[in-house]
Amino acid sequence: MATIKDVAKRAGVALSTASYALNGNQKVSASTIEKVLKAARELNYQKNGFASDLKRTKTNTIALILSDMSGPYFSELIKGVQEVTASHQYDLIACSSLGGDRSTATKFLREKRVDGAIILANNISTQLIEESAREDFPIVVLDREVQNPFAIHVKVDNRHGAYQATEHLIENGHRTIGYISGPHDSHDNEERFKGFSDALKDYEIPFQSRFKISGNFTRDGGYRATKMLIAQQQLPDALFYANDEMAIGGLQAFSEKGISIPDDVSIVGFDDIQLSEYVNPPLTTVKQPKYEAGALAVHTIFQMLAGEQVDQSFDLSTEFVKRSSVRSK
Amino acid sequence: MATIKDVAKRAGVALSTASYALNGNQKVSASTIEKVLKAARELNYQKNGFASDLKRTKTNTIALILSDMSGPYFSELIKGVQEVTASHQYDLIACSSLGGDRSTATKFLREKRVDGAIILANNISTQLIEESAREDFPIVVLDREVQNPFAIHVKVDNRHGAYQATEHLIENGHRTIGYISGPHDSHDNEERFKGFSDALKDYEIPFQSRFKISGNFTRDGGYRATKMLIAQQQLPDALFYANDEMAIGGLQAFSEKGISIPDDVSIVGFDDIQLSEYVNPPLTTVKQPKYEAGALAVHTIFQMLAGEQVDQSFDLSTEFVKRSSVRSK
DNA sequence: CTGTTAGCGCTTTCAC
DNA sequence: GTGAAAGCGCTAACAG
Repeated sequence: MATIKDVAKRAGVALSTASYALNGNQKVSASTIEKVLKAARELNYQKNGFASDLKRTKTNTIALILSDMSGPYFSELIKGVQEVTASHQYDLIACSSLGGDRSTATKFLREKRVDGAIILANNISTQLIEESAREDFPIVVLDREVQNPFAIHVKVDNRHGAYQATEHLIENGHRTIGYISGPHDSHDNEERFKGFSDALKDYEIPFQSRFKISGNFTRDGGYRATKMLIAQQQLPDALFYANDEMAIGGLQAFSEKGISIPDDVSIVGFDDIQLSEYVNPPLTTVKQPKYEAGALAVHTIFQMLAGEQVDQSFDLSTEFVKRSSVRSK
Repeated sequence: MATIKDVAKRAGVALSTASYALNGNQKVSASTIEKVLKAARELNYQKNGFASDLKRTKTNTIALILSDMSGPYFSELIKGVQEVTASHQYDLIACSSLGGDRSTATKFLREKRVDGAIILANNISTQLIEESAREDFPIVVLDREVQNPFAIHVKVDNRHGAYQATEHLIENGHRTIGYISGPHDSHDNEERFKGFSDALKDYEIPFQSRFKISGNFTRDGGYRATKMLIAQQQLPDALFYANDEMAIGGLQAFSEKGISIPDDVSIVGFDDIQLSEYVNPPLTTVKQPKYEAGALAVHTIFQMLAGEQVDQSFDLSTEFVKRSSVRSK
């Protein structure tokens, strides 16, 4: 593999000259540049990015760490992150934290391979994040709070969103309401459950714990949880699914058993993923400002990189989206 | 920022000893390892990944380059890639080629930052790929053929898939059939159009070029192309959308104008993205083996990395998925 | 403009 | 086991 040294030799110039030429430094004459470029082409030279990063100590790259890159939920978030990153002439790489604290993602957290990171991955431990964030390595976390001045928190108001959705259910006459939950280690899930519980409490509606089933935030989990509920023979009036994916899984389970939504059971979801608008019936849900969250996260990273003071935490609000999966009073 | 040197000093050992201890080399006594680890913890040491990669000349990482990370189409592909990569203990990073040959992606292609790459991005030039692939940097390209022995091609049979879908339209009595195309530089689009044309030819049906409109593979593009067609006042019997996203955009355009699918116009798509099953009416389309393509691509990369001989090209077949967007005869 | 040179932080011989 | 020392390939300060 050809190095810059080989290029310099072939072009008959000094090492530094070759480096300057290759990097477009003005000190070099056009003819020299041409010579160097030609030599590089002939040798099929490819620069070793690590070596130059090592020298520069800056990578111009930020990492986006997601618990599952292939989830539909992340699309819009990525878009927000991507656009702002590009507009700052930075590079973006995404990686999955599949495998938790033993995943690829940790390589980016533990070893200084990027200038900053945005994390939305419940399977990365808070401890790891706290250990990693530092002045020259700012982190924005999207799903929890972290005790480290260089780990900023951009959160959406899960609690209020869940409260609104639950209230909507109550106002439409539903009294026994179940909750299909996400993973127990998910802070988002916890907050949503709190909002849900708050609403129930405020309206003095008792919550029956047998109507709380875990669905793990996946479509399949929602499907299975719903099946289980159906098997219990005694369905609640309404179901709050902690995310849309699970609600869509639930929709399928109901449809297979001939149970009609919303005539027999009303359901609401959370997130407002793209599909939700298209399922039958269209899903009433709580919209998260995913694009905005992504954009704000990167923006914050850049501010911190520039040494500016930023708030420790940002709050984004949700929006209730009424469609047709809740029976009107 | 603490370096390994600082750690060694604090632990009172030599630089190399610290390195060995940190990397779990057996030469070091347990007590020494403990000492070093303690010092590292105290200094909040984080290793510089670049420096070690530079030394090792291997990154254990492969890159997945996509024209748009946020597209729904890529989800399953990513899943396939991800799982196989992880099973080989390799890391995976994804990056977008938004910006074409000037994007982040090129950094990974031009500078040796990863051990191999998988590309599905029509906006990356064939030339760049040809220049980049080499023995120690294998590339798998998913959407075109490339003249370089180290750039392998995993392709799905777009042509045959499109042929089948078109045939289905013809067999159900449709005679004037339009084609909503993807970007002109997309090889996939080209192949699909060929399959489409082949079918028309075989059944001796003329193709009217005014019924070929570009929709750029995006939902919005499909929407606009369809609007344009509607404005022309003279709709064809059926429309072949070169991908599902555009077809879904088209569905919306038709619905806004009160044109019924499939009663007034029949449509077929291509890809079989998740949404296609849920739209109204469910979209008849051609399913691509996305997961398999991703898995095969990584698998091939690993074979090449291991120095094994591999075929220059692999073919995966498509599957026709009949749903309800085509009027039966 | 060009060439010499000193590292960036780490791994890894090789001698002790 | 341990420590000194030689670079990996590149950039950039410095002196011509």
